[in-house]
Amino acid sequence: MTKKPIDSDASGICEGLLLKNQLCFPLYAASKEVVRLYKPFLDEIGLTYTQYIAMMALWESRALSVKELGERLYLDSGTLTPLLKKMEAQGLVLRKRSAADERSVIVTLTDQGEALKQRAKNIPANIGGCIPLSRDEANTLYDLLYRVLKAAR
Amino acid sequence: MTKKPIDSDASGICEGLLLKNQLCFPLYAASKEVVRLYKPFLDEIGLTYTQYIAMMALWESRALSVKELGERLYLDSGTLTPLLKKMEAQGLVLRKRSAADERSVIVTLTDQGEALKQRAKNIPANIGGCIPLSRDEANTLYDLLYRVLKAAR
DNA sequence: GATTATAATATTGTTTACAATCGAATTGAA
DNA sequence: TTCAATTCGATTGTAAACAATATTATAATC
Repeated sequence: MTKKPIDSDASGICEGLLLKNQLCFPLYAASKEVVRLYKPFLDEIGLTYTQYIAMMALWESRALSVKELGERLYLDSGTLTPLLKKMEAQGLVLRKRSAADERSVIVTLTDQGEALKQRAKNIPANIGGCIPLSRDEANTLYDLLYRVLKAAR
Repeated sequence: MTKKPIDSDASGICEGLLLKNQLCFPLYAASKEVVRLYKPFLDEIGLTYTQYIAMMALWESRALSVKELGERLYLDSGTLTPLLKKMEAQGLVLRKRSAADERSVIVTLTDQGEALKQRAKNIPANIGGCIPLSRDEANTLYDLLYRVLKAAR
């Protein structure tokens, strides 16, 4: 008997390569679509999605270095530096070299940045209303996503 | 009694705005990290992640219009047109105006594009090995992601 | 058939995102 | 201490991603 591997010819169906069999694809697509859901709400307060998650980190911890922000948001300085410069130009944050370590830049909220929190307060609930998952399902999804995230890191 | 809404002051903690309470954030971060997992494998065959999912759609359906491709991948012409032009320059696909309807552009695989499937064949299994979820968990995640995706659309 | 509306791509402009590299500051080791 | 290694951020270059608009082709309406 000749060895005949499955899918050995280039034109054959290969189950593993069907889009509908990928876990990565709904992850990628759902991420983009959910970010799009935020857009009308974020437009109202003048933030992009990436700026919004940066603001959330800062609302929680008034001062963070670029490095700490990058660790929390899974973003590097190539993304954060121009992002934070724009936010500084908008008057939301201040960037200042640390006195203790001149290599690091400390990002802090301005009063205006702090105040924006009030206008953002209802966004999570508004988005939640667009996503038809029960609390249990949302928790399950949350846990599975964090497991994937930590494994992929 | 005076009405006293929770989190009414700008500096107070607002549970809803904590990064760790967002479902969108692990979705966004996990998506990026998983795409990053693909990079070493995709580098070997000269594709980006977006090109890879476009190729998967084409491996499955030899010819697709830009519109159909966009519907399957959740991408618009502003993303696809330059992407497909690059893939055409690489010799992976052909773009041709439809004879039946001159408005639409039909994308087809070249022999080289078809042949690339062989070299991509093991990527899904390799990635699967990096994601520590049981089959049941992966299925659960898959279903929840598709529900979010379809609701957000 | 002329006019209007709609549909499918393409283009433009803006914002992310990240790899790779650089420069300056700090740390470590000899 | 002095030189090497590391760290942090900024910069550069490339590739998405998408809104808004433009362009051309088809469909619909009169």
